[in-house]
Amino acid sequence: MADATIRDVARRADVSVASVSRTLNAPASVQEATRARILTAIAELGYVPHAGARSLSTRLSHAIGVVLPDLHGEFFSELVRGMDRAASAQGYQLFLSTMHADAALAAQAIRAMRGRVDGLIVMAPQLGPADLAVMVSGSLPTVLINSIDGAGRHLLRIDNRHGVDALIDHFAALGRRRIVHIGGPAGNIDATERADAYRAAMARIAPDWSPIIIDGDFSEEAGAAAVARLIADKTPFDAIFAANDMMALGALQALRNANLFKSLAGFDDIPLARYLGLTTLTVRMDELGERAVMRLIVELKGQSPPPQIELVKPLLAIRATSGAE
Amino acid sequence: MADATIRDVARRADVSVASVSRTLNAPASVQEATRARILTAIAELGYVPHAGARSLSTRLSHAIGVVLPDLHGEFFSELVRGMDRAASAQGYQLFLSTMHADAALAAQAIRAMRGRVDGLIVMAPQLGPADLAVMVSGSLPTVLINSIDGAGRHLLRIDNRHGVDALIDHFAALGRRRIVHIGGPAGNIDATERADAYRAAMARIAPDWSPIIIDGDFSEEAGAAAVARLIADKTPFDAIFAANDMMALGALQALRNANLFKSLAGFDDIPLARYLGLTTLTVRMDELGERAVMRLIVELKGQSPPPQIELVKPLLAIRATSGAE
DNA sequence: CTAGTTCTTGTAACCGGTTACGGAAGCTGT
DNA sequence: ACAGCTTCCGTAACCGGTTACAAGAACTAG
Repeated sequence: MADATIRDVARRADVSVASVSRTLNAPASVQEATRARILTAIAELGYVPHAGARSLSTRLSHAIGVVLPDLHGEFFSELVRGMDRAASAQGYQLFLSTMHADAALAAQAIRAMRGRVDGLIVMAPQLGPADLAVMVSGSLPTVLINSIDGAGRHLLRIDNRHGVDALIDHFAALGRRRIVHIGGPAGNIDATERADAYRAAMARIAPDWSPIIIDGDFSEEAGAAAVARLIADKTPFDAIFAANDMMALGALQALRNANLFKSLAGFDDIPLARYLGLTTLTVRMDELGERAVMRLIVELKGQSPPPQIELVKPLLAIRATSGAE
Repeated sequence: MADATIRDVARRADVSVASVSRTLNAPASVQEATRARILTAIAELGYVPHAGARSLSTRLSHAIGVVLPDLHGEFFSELVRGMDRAASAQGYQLFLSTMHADAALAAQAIRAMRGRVDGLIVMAPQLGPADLAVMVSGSLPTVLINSIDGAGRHLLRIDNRHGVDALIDHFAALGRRRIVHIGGPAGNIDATERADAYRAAMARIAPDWSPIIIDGDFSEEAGAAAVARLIADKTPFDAIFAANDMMALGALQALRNANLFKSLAGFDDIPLARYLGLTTLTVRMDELGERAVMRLIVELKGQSPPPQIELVKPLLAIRATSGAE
């Protein structure tokens, strides 16, 4: 049998559809007796309001569209967990779309959301200003996460600068000066910021030494390859700062295999990092997600504080690979 | 400015709304010249069809509702990744809702999906038949993952039996007979099945030894506590099989601290397991998600093969903690 | 030249809700 | 008895699309 509609309920309770709608949305405005009759009709028919129809009529969907890149592992779940926590606390649902590399496809996915979400949260660390502008150009309220400065949209970002400074200072305090950086993929905003922050910090603590950046791509293999290259080139160094944990772990293996003991740090604090004693910068992804949703809901509620860039500070987690002792 | 509607486009191109709709959905049925006029009007207005309105009218949303428990870490992302892969390949989107422990709240979340999804994928490893029946009672096509036998719904499950048999045989081949099991939370279907399979397998390989199950709750601490108890009780044993990897890791730490070297295995194959050399059973969560979506889409397309229980076999991953040498 | 076919387009009903507006009934006060 | 106010409820328009049906135009065949 097809699902019952509001008109079925109205007929059975011998009232108009308006009354049914009212008992559901403003119970006080309909008389006790009528309301009771309607409620039993609803129960008997197993009536469930049609969310799509309701949102078409009210122009409110109570849903938030989330567009994410192809995140791996812990990141993804933490971020979504944070968003879900905030969203369901406010009576919103999440409409998820993962964005495949192609910007056109991504724009497509976003367009498919018009009319079914009230607002958008977009995480696009690898998109340029033009692509980004195209994607979020609609009239939908949008909050960006970890993207480049977005067309007048509110933006949440990891405070890479702060994290890198804390780490380099930590290494410096341990007497390390020749700190090599393994960079992330070109075009990725976090990778770029971390490399820049590394250069700035190095200029501060070791102005006489010229910083070394080895290109990587956030993969474990890239970390191992970077170490292999350092060894092959006989480059002298005291420490390695990898742009993310996976590369740091690759580097860790390579260092161990080569029987080298250097200070080592990553970025992100994935669960493996804690287990393997990797010094790193803890990024609270759930907090990022939660704050993004809360901010978006504020905008949806009509109050519109001017969009800003909101920074989430990573925490330095000092572990065994710092190599202090 | 508000978003343009199909009527705005029609007015600007000086045609009827039907023609606009047709150029979008069946371009061949409208004449070249008219179509061109409509397309430029669409471009000029930046018109994007309203997905909600469209789905109300066609009674098709091309969205799949996904209801998941509060999964942690890798699991969650792998599962969603697999679903997303299958869904976007077929032109579907995912509507996500994480289910908080409360069954009533979960039913609420599911009801909120009526009218905005075409079908449902529900993962509810801890729900009893009654709660489950209430939740998936609507007329929405539903596929269950890792739940108890569902009211005539298609169900995908991990083949716990197969996995446990493979593991116990492996341990037996190494000469281990007195294998202790650390169980998962009561009521969890996987935990129950693993414990049952453990009992059955033990009866097979060591009929004279009475199996030992220590209760746990899937947490790392529970694993450590179980080992502590074994030691305190001076229970003789050759090996430990924990119902999941987290407990196995807790047990691993505890064993090491006590300087005990016993065979040890978990279940799931989380990323940490590979790093720490934990023998375990690999569950391809992405495959589970992908198959669930594909099966649901088959149902949505109208073909309805009779619902069955589909089993996904875990793979035995033999690593250092097997204790062979 | 007329009837029949095909192609293109417009009219209007419909999907399932919400809600502005107005009417009927019941109360109050004079 | 009657005007004026409330309270409760029904009628019907509307949200933004899709689509069955019909009508007009152009073309074919006899």
